[in-house]
Amino acid sequence: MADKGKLSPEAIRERRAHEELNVFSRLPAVYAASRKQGQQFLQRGGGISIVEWRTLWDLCEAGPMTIRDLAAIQRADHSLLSRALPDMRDKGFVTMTRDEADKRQTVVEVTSKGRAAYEVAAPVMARRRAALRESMTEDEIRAFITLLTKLEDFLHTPADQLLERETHQ
Amino acid sequence: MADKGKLSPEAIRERRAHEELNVFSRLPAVYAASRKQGQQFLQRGGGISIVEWRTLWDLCEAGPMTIRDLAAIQRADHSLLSRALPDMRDKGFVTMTRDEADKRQTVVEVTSKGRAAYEVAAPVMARRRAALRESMTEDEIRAFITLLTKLEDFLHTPADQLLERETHQ
DNA sequence: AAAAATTATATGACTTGTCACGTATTATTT
DNA sequence: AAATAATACGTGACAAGTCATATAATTTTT
Repeated sequence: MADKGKLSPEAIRERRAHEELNVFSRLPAVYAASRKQGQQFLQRGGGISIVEWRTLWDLCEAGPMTIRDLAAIQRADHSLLSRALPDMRDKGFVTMTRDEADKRQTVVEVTSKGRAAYEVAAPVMARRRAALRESMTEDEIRAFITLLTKLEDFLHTPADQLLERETHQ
Repeated sequence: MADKGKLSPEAIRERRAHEELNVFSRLPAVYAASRKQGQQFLQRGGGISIVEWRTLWDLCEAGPMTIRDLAAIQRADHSLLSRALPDMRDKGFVTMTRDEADKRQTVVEVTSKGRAAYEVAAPVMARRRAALRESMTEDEIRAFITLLTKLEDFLHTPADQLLERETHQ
């Protein structure tokens, strides 16, 4: 333990090295770096936001869908889409239509303007994915996805279940 | 392409499966799940926030340090710490003292109250890390960290550099 | 037919991240 | 000694995530 009131560069360096190996400590920065780089790419591909990009991509690839569908594909809370879509409609990128058969649902569809915005961003973002494949092999990416899925499953385990497990051991 | 205005469950399913293999698409949800689970654990370990937990852990393990030090260990922007620390001081968890030798710097130190809060949360969070090791082997975690570091390096590459590289190919 | 339960979306509020900028201080250069 | 550059931190503003709640609509149960 460092002396009271005294900085210890050695202890700080050790702490840093220790946290390098802590998955939970590493995720926030990796996610933030991904977001930042994604935003940089999109700035050069029409200036749309990451949520706008994801949504236009989903709609152009898979056709009209509900807010729930978008949330499921994007693995996000529906409120994120609920909030983003009216602005996208105001920008002329999408239409939002109440489903006649089930008035609880809103069907979101891309417009020609939205498709145009997608076409500007798509090659830039494709370049990003290609660049990742130049940096990491297909096997590495596949291994990473496998481990990421395993981690995600673990992270979806409620804290109580994990804490209770120890109690019973 | 789906018929205009028509939902296509098949296309949506395919889209979902496709994005399962996209690293950039997967990260936000994994990070959000990690944060959520971390908050759940902390709720059962004294009720402190994730940033508070990280900071108390850093200070208890490595002793007093500057805001820059904390930011470096946590791989976060200094403003995140700059914002969190006054509240932690107000809660009595830390002291913030201007460095006599360099008045630009603030030295942050844990108090006995902060250490007590750390002692409540620490075993709960240790349990979380142990639970991860029950879920993933040491080799898997090590492999994941290695790939995460590789990905992080890639993500720190500016977009211009990656876009320019293609231009010159 | 009516009541209860479930589902879909919108919105309030919050957390956690960042970038940009300003101020104060120290270090370096002239 | 003075000017310039660099560094540390505080703050404004914003993006992207979530949880909780309310309202409306549909489905299920009684």
